[in-house]
Amino acid sequence: MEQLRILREGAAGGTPYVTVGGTGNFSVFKTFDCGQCFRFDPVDPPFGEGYAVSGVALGERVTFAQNGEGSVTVFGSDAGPFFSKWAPYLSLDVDYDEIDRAVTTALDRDGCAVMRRAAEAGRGIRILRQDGWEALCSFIVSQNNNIPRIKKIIAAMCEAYGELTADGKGRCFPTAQALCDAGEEAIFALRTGFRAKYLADAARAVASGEIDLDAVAKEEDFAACEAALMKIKGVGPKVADCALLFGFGKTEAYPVDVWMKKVAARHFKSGPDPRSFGKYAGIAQQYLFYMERYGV
DNA sequence: GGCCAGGTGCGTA
DNA sequence: TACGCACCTGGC
Repeated sequence: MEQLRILREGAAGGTPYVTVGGTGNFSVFKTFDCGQCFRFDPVDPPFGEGYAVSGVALGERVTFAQNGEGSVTVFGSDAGPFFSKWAPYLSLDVDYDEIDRAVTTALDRDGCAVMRRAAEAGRGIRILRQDGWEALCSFIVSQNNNIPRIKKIIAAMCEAYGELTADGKGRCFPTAQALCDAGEEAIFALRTGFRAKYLADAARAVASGEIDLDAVAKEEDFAACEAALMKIKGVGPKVADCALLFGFGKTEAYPVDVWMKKVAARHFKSGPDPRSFGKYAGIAQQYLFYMERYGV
């Protein structure tokens, strides 16, 4: 794996930024377009060329800009702690070339051909290390829902009950305590629909300590992690697996949704067996999902 | 106006 | 155990 290195540090329009090289096999576009997070939107690239997204993550407003695969620029008042904060958030500390090799050789011959195509289609996707609580709520909201509306609801939740970011330029995702205090009716008023009672139950369980999300993050036994999250009303296997994959660093999670069912029906007689991908099942899933969803 | 969207819980065979 | 169906809402 290529070594990450700082290429440039500075400020643009009063906003600090850092440009980092050595980011092969990383696409800002695909990473933020693949449906794993709901708080980032495309913006005009600050340097005029390439592609950029802006949003709130880890308590800060941040912009990621990219012009070619080999480097990325982080803009924001908190851009400085790149190696301790944003590199892990973007999973740039993980060797995806090695993972790609592993997932494209894990299946039988026919399966490998499909998987190679998927890995090519999804090349550059990195599984973000999002906040677990935020991911859990986001995927509760996602059920029987479409992405624009999911984003709208989450934005409304943040606006209503989230703390200001340190620089005052955005709202953090509301804490479990804040949602718990707000109550089910207030959550319903944010147009969450039948999911309001699920969000309220999640907030109550987490705020009360009945479910310890830090313990879930540390738990090695994946089935135990799933079981813990599925104690929450409205959290089934799909929501639990998405939360574990995108919010708890559990890359063995393999969420099966309608798109993955299409993949199974179209390319695999008996479905790609998640067990054959081992601890990288979730990354293989993202590649297959991206191939199917975007028709690549 | 009816149907659908990146699911889940519940009631019925 | 294995289905079928309702569920809030907004957009087409």
